[in-house]
Amino acid sequence: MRNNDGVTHVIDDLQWRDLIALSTDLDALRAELARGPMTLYCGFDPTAPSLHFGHLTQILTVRRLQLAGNRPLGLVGGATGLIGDPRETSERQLHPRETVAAWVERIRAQVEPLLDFTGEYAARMVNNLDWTAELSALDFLRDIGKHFRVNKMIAKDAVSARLNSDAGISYTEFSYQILQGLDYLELFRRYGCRLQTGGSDQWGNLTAGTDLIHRMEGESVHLLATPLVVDANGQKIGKSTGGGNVWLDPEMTSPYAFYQYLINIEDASVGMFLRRFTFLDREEIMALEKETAERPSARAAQRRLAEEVTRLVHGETETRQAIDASQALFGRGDLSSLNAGTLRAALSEAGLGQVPALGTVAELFRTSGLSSSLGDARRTIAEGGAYINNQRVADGDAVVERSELLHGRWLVLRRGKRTVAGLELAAE
RNA sequence: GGCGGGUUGCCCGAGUGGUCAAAGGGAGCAGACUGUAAAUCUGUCGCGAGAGCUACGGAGGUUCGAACCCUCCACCCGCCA
Repeated sequence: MRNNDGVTHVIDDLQWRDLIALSTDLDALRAELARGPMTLYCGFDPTAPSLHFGHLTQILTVRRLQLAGNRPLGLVGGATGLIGDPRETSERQLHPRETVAAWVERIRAQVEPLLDFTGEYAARMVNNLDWTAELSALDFLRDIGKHFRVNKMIAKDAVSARLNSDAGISYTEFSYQILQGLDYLELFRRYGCRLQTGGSDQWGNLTAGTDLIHRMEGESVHLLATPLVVDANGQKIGKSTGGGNVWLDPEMTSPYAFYQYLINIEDASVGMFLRRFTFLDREEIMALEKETAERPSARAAQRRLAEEVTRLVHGETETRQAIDASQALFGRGDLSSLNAGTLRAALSEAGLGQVPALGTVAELFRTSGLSSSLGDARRTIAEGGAYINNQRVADGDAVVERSELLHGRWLVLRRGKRTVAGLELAAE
């Protein structure tokens, strides 16, 4: 499993994949990794019921390090999630303790399948609530707080941005970096953890830990920060295009929707996605990039990307179903030529709703969820973006006839080019 | 504790008594081109078929009429203590 001594050092691999945006002394880390297994950690805060696509960068980086023969600690922020790290814009709304506790469990369940908990380099999950819940305010201030200088704390990007905004910042969020620093110290003491990874936007919180360990233990430990997902022009991108609305939880984003998100990655970014989110080797990725340059419309790279990443997150069966559904709904063939079983399977992947009776086109678009209201449905229809069974519809008030049902039961509704939903007429 | 400034739609932000469902930008959605891409251009962007309804931090008030004026409350920012 260890390949440090062989063809590629894991740091070289991470660099090739453009996964290192910031780091502490990289040569020192490289040397330490070469000497033997290191224990590393990466934390995930429960600020939502699920992690989103962007978090995969972190989880998979940890996995790469594990595959290279190191021991990961997956930290869920049962404590830090109660506080919330400072966002650039405004103060966070605190969530109830029970909510955070429930999210901790869901997030733990999302991280676990992506790491290996067996063997010599077995991963371990930890929760920072375990060492902070009993910590008294006085101990916190005397033992930990004394090592933090306020002038350094307010210089950190996340804090200074807020100090300079008219939103301000509460003492709660200001203190967040101390808690994260304490996490690293604790994991250093308990498990000999000497490397923390995280997103580059977390740099200030990451360095809180190395500074604290340096002061209290006199040791220099390491950090690696991954870059944020940006578009081909290097611009920060919107939540949906950046994967911010693509959740890892299959209840929140179906495997089909997850697969579709990846199929639609822009050409200019697909290489970056392959490097960052798959375990394909250099040769294979470079071949796919060449393919994209030569025959972009074939989308070979996107197809492979979507298949690989969906399999990692949702498993083989779900991936197969997502691929089959995509082929059925976006394939060349006529929808009416699909057999009933294929059609039903495809629609249940895309999202299948039941209707007791047929109604007008606009009503059906609303009940399918493709349109948020009747007005929204009418607007889409007027704009020429509404299709039933791949036929554009022009009149929102037209009543859909039973004869239009595929196999006497189903309608395929589509909004725009790529959003599909199915409706099934309930048997009476 | 005192004084001053602020809280607008998903986000930023203009608006200080009717012509405001609220300028402008971003995000989103749709169309054209194409490849279920990107870029570009165009349209659209609270709910309602419509009359109308609901909305400019919250509650109340003045007025024929309030996002805009008054009172109280909450929260935020700045300066002073």
